[in-house]
Amino acid sequence: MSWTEERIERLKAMWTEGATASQIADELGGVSRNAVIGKAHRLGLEARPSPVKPGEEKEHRSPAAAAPTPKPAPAERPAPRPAAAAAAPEQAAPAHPAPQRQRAQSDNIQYRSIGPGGFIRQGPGDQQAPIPPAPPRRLVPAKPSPEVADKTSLLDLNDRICKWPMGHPGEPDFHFCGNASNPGFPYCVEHCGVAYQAQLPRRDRRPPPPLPFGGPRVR
DNA sequence: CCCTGATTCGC
DNA sequence: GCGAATCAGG
Repeated sequence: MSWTEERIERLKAMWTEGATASQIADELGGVSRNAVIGKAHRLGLEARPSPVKPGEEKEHRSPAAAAPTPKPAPAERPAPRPAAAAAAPEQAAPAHPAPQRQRAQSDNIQYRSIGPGGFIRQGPGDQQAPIPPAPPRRLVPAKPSPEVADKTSLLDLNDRICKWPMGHPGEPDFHFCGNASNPGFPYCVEHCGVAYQAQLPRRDRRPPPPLPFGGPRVR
């Protein structure tokens, strides 16, 4: 599997969102955790809270002469709090395509994907902790804007617009959604919500999850 | 043991 | 550039 533009975008999105390398690897598929980390580094992403010695020098590698190349310690940057997660009513964690990591670690916070570009931080206790404050944002109706309503053709596709097929190939009015895609994903927010659905383990499922995956994020 | 990210180095 | 192997820490 190669690092296509889209896969890189997804990697970036998830990495900055706080997903672990393993989660990202699972999500993308075809790559290992190490591959993800390696790529992230080559992309210059790093600067994420590592379980391993955040601040101090790390030199672990004895075989060959350790190159005394002091890497300037990257400015300590707290993991960006995903706006989507903060805003999304975490009650709804509808779905996920890849096998969701369910690590039962003591007091670990998990990042569960709640859809494209959307992750919620979840501690062991708060399985579905209610979030009283009303979501600051309303989800827009899943309807293409009038502009794009008149058909987004195959030639109009780029990485910035939703590639969700409307209708069926072969039909005269077959076209693509054409809305702004969720950054890092091939579809718009609405269609991501449809595309990335899978079932959670039975115990994690709840009857009527509203559907607040992340929400649109402006770039 | 499990996990995490970081680094090296052969390809 | 890629990623397995390895390291180091929780």
